[in-house]
Amino acid sequence: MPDSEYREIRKLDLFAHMADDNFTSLMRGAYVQNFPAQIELITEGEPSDFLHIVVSGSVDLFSTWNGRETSMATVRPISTFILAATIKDAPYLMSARTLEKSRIALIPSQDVRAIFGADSNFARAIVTELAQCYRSIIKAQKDLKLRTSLERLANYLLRQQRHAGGGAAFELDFEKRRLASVLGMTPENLSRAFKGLQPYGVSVTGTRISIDNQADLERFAKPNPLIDDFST
Amino acid sequence: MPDSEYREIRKLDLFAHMADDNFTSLMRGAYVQNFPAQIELITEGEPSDFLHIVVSGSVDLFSTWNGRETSMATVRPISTFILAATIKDAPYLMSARTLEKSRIALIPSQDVRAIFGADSNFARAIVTELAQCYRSIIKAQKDLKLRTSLERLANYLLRQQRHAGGGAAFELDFEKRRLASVLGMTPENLSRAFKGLQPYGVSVTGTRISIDNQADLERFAKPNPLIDDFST
DNA sequence: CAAATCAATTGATATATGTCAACCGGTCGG
DNA sequence: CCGACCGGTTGACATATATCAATTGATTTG
Repeated sequence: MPDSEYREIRKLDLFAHMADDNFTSLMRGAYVQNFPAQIELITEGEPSDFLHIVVSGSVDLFSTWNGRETSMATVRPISTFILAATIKDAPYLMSARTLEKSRIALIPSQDVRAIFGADSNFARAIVTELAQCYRSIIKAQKDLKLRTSLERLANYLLRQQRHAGGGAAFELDFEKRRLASVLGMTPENLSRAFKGLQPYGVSVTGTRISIDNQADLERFAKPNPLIDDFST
Repeated sequence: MPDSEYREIRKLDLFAHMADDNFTSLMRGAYVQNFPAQIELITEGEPSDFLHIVVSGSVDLFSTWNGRETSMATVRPISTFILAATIKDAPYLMSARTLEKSRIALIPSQDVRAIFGADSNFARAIVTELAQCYRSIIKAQKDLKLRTSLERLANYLLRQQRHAGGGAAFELDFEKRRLASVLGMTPENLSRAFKGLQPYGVSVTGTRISIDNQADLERFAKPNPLIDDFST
């Protein structure tokens, strides 16, 4: 693993405060690999042998049932995924596939569990990370149960806008078909939902979104920090 | 706090393996209180001052947005709730109300955070508990995104049947209006959904459910451990 | 006991969302 | 350059789900 990557990973909240020895020991068992786009990295139901870290590229977490499929989340650099399965030594609940050419670090789960017991700073970081993940999905659940698809899209756009710096125009950061799946709707419906937001000053050209009337859109979307603010 | 309760709480996974001193110290700052039914214990958005433990009775976790409300989960004895908010020292994402006369233990959040740093067994237990909570809600999210309301009801009945011992007849453990909210539908729709399951051998009398054709119902519901098995 | 509630149900209807088929407009490879 | 392909869009339609109003049945309360 190049030194620059090593240092990047070290800087992650999860690893930043652990003892040098322990981090080195974790990394010794780890390996890094490049994957092309659309490769299924893990499959739900399999045992969780590795904690994964997206070093570059991006990864889609999705689930299937009875022939249907839904996107649960997108993981971008640099962050980990399937921490909970690793900790519990339980089967993955979601599958993961690369969205683009990606570089992934793999740390054997048993090493993570071992060092967890030996390094209290690492343990604390894991707890914080897990609590964060838990709260994120509670928010997603509220979004899904309390809002219509049009409201979900409106709030998604406002979040994305903020994430992109707050300007009136910004880019969607992924394919519309995946956005539809993340928002819990069909691609056709997403198309109509974009039209449904035109009266509130939203215009779309390809992946470029422009919010022409911020106040109107916010009045409609009614964003709420307890659903839409990912930092808390 | 009566000695019997003290010992019950001590037996919780979260506290079972921590040092005596630390447990005693946690309990010293705690207090226990009886609440009547329908009392709002916490309100979403408020700071998380206490970790709550349901000693007896039951508690509904719910959320609201824009005049709508949805049930997220039901907490039954003996278990804790809002662990994640306590750990992160962040605002509650859900409100909680008693469903019936209930006895609740309250442990100051700052004590939990302090002892977390001092007791690695406690830290480990918290991680396990959080990972469990996380995985539970991932399953709920999959249930909601991948299944129709009829399928959710069918699988709920199968889970409840198993929970009740596996016999063909069993009782719903809460009001139908709350069940509807938990399953993400309206009470009217739940009523119709029960009728919709009659062809698969489900009969309902009040809160009593009878599954007359187990194989038929399972063929329709297609239960999946990665969604319906709460133990993993 | 009778009146008043309230959860549950039912029917009629409206709205939201999904499905299917067709089409459009790029991109890519021969 | 052309044609195949693919993501996105559109329209017509089907289905799922919510809403509203009315009724039932059980429970509570004066």
